[in-house]
Amino acid sequence: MNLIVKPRRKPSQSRAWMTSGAIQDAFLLLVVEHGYEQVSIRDIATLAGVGLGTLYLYFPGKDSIAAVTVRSRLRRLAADTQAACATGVPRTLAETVHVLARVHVHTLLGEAAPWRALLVLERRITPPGVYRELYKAFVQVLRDACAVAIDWPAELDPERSALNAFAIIDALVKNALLVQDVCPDADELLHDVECAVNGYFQKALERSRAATASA
Amino acid sequence: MNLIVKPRRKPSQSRAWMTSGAIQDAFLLLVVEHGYEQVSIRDIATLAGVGLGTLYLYFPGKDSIAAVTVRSRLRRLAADTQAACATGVPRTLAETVHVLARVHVHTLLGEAAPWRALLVLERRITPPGVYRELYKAFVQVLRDACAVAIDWPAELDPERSALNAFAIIDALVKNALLVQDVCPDADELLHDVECAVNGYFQKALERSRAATASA
Amino acid sequence: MNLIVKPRRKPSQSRAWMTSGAIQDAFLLLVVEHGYEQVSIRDIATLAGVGLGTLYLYFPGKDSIAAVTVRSRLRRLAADTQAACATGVPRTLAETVHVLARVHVHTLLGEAAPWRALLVLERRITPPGVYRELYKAFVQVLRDACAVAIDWPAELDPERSALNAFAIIDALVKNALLVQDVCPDADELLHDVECAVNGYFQKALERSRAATASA
Amino acid sequence: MNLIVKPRRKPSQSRAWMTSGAIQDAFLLLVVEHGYEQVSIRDIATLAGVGLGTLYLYFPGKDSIAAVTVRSRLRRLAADTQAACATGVPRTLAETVHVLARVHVHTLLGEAAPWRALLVLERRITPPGVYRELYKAFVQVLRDACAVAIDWPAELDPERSALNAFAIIDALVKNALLVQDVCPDADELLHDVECAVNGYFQKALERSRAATASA
DNA sequence: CATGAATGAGTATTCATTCAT
DNA sequence: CATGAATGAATACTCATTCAT
Repeated sequence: MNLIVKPRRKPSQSRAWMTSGAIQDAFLLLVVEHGYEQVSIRDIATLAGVGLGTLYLYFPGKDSIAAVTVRSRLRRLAADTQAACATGVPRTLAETVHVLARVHVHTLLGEAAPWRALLVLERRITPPGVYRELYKAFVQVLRDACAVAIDWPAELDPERSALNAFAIIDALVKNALLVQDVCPDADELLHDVECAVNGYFQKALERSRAATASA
Repeated sequence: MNLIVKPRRKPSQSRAWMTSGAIQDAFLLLVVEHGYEQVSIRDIATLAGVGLGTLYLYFPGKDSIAAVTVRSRLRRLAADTQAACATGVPRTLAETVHVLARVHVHTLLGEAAPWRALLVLERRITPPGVYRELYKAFVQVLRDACAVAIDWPAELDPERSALNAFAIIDALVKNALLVQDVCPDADELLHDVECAVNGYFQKALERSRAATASA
Repeated sequence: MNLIVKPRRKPSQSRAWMTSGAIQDAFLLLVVEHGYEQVSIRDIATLAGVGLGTLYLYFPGKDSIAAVTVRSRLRRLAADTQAACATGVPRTLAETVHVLARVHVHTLLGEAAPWRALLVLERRITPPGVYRELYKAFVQVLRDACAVAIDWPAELDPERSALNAFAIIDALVKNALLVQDVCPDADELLHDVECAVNGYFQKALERSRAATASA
Repeated sequence: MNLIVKPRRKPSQSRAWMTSGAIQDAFLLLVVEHGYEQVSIRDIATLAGVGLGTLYLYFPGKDSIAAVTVRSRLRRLAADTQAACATGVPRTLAETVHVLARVHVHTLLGEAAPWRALLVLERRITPPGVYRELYKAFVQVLRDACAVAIDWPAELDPERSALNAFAIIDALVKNALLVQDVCPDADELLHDVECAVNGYFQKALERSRAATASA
């Protein structure tokens, strides 16, 4: 028989948001500067301006800080992307792709250094399950945005197309930040992304029609 | 390489090769089973059947084992890809893309489980610099392969095109292994990859010509 | 702010007594269940139904709670023992020993489980100084009780005899609670205790007289 | 098979014994000086002259060091006691008690300071189960020693008598070390112990015979 | 009087690495 | 070449305590 039920002590709401944010910011800053392994819990607490014990009121451990930091920022990016597509104006598929790509490219290249750090961190700490979950959140946004395009070709499978389209966008942008020696101009990158996505849609459509015709 | 085998001096080298391989295999096995963090140098040495000190004769440290394991396998993939394109037969760009994509897709999906483990590990441990280096090795292969296509369009920048093309191939294949719930059929995936790459080349060419014309 | 001065002055004291008791009870309960090390100040405060800071109004720290809990209970036992001997009726030494032993044996074996817990706790937390102090309190009671026995032999040193007598009583009772697999019957134990104490007195007297005679 | 017997160095065993002993000695020394809580693993390792990690090759943790230190010393005392009784010469019960008591008293008072420290430590760290186990080991020794006395009275239960006799010896000796302000002379203490034990045996016998006669 | 959010000192423990054999 | 006993640097985390409310 256990007489003690230990409840998770929880900080108050308004303060919680601030403190948690400060901790995440401090964490990301330190990771950028020194790398994940070299960042100690003490460093984070110090830079965040909170006590060591306080940090543990908000996060159960170091891994959790990393996970929340990555997830919150990527989810926010997904939300921003969705918001950018949410205008009631009817759009063609090419226009939709343009908007989607532009948000992605400009957001990340607009603050290249922190995003590069976040992406490196994400590779480092995100377990496969979370990776999949985050990925799919983006795919949902793309699928919904493309599906309402006025010229969406019925021949294409929305789910599969969106998956591939996002993979392409994501790959090219990560390419720019993580692989290329000198980060390319945002508009050049945007151009390539649009080429790739629109080219994929067009070619997929051609092949689909060819297959149907031959059948 | 030297085709003349001199058996007298080789035992140490062949032993070295064997031991190093055994260590890498043990390492990969343990990582798949327990995760990178949980694998200790001792575990690796024990499973590889070598002494603790012996391990340090072959690798300077734990990180090195991980790095070599990942690098050697990815470099071998790059080499296989290069070899597949190395036949003297002239080819069109589309044929080249087909060969490249097919090697990549079939190699990885042919042994999906170990490759998935390797890719997860690679995300986990590869530092940015090594990532870039490995990526570029693949880009070189693509660039060289495409550049000799009989219909390579002079308007396209080989380097940039190859970079984007490999990003697309890589993204779609990783997608299949790491994101999708059920790993797609290799031929379906190959189809998508070809659509995306060929579509990208085509659209890039169109835009390039349009830009030139308008100028 | 309440500017009206409340005439009652006592609530604080009765409240103080209640709260302190609740804290001690909670502490003892938790120690019995989880062991001293596992009990945190938070647990005690929670189970006692008081705030964390409130606890510090009654006790300066964790050790103090343990010390007070043990001391108050052992002092009460000493007081009860003293009270049992305090009747004005003249008694022989054997009768006195009987009363003393009976109180000790029946009190502890009457509620064996909690007393066992208390004795285990006492071993665990009582520092040497406090142990000595508590021990001497009991010795005082014994000495005073024996000294007024109508047949107290002048040859025996009261202090030393009482010390040994209490050591014997205490040892046999603790034996019963802490060592023996099955707690013996109270009357059997009482019999042994009386044998030992009376036997000690008798033998000590014999030797004392023999020594005097030979001198 | 290697038939050549290599002179196997046994640094492991002889070294193990030395190192373990050094650690225990260091531990006991530090506990005497600063108290159990204040002794850190680091201090122990430093004073023992071994590395921090080395300590963990011999003991799984701090508690283990304490437990082994206490148990090994108390078991050695029990073994010494047993050895002292092991002479083939027939003895009376009183002679046996004398030998037993003398070993106990002289051993502990002979090195009062370290034994006091050990007993304080024992109270502090020994869990009830271990306490019982150690206690019973001593009782065994007493029972076996008394049972072969040439005048052992058949009326007494050997187990119960030995339990009480040891409780008395133990109590008076601990008394001397832990309670009394000035440690008494060994011979005086021995006198008291013999009085108490012999008195107990005599009185128990009297009562037993009285009970039999009345029945 | 009562509270509990915030604090940070203090420590056990792991494990990569070395070097004597 | 091979070994593994010995090492100690490095760090996450707990929990008693305080003090502003």
